[in-house]
Amino acid sequence: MGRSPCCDKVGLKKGPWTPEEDQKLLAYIEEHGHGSWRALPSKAGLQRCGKSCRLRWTNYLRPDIKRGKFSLQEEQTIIQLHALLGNRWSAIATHLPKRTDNEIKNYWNTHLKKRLTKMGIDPVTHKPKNDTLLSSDGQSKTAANLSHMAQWESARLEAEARLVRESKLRSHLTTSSSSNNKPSSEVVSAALPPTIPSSRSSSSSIDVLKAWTNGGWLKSNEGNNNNNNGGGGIGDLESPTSTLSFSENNAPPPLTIMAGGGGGIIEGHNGNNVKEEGKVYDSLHELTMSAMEGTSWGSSHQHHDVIVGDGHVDDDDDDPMVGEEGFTNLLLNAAAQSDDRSLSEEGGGDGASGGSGDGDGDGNGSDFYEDNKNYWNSILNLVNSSPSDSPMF
DNA sequence: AACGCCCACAACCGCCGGTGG
DNA sequence: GCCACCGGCGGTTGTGGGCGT
Repeated sequence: MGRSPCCDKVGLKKGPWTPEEDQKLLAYIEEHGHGSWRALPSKAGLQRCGKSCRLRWTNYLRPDIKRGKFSLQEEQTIIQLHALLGNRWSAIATHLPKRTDNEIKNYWNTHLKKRLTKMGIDPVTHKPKNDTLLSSDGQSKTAANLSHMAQWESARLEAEARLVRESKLRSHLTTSSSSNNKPSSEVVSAALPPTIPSSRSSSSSIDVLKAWTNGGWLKSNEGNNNNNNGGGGIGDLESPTSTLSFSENNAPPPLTIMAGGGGGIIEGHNGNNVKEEGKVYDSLHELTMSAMEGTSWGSSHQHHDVIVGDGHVDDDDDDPMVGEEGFTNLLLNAAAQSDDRSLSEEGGGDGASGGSGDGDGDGNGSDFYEDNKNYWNSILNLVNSSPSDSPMF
């Protein structure tokens, strides 16, 4: 638990950096690299703690930082990723390569969060605020559950994506040694440092998530809301990521994620609470790898076997992944209307409530599934298309 | 002009995980 | 295994500028 005492030292300067200090720091790092941050200040002649230097560098002085206003596209990225990842700013920042996590965090807190709130959207759940009042049919709860699960799992995806990218940068991957014949969890673990496969080889994980977004698991759990007590009777949602080899052996998912207040509880099918995040996360490795290769699902000609709700394998060569008007996009449309950059004033949030679709509680499940599907399609496409060489930027 | 309020952003703080001795 | 160090992360605070009264 040893906390770094570096900033406790008396005589160290705090507060805003002066141009002179910036210059010193820049000059030093350009010449020597930062090396040990702790040792840097004295070497660079700065009366700052190393931590302060590091923050100044990473958040401000680094040459590959884009400053200034966020574009609408960047806003969209942030909102979508925030819906997925929550306040994992560093993970979000990996999809906005020239923005720092601090900048994104500030922008969220000062702009986007308020905008969503104004529109009647809960900036935490990304759902209309009154949605919870209309959730007697359980659909909204299920959606929240789904969202929660996805946030949880995608967090790992993000982390791994970043690792992959970093290792990619570090070691100009020239080898082609990697094969993906290993079991899923081993594949990426082993492959992370040395190489990235140049071609997709693990479509099964994509299939899994795809099936998920197509409503398979969601539908299969419809009307299954009475068997859990935790969190208020929310139905089970089986984790797609726990079923990586599902399409291979057609076995039912081994794990179930139940909605909880703050995080998912993984429950084994034998009823034991397992609570092993790693087990679920392992199966995301392949997904990460696939996503990192920038493949567009909608245009993929890969043969995808999709597990549909009743458990059979569905050939999905027609790739029904269409439409980008997910919930977040609707949000963004509403946001664009209310944005001060737009011509009109605040739209009153009608776009948002309209975007929820399922909010009126008419029991029309298909709208609900469509919204969810499109929403996640949109996010997944984003994840797919936003490695460092993404055309987005 | 002076004051107060609000906002945006830079910077700090505290905690955590990883790592090496 | 323990401990100290280091770097990273997310939350919070401080500060300066803009704006309204």
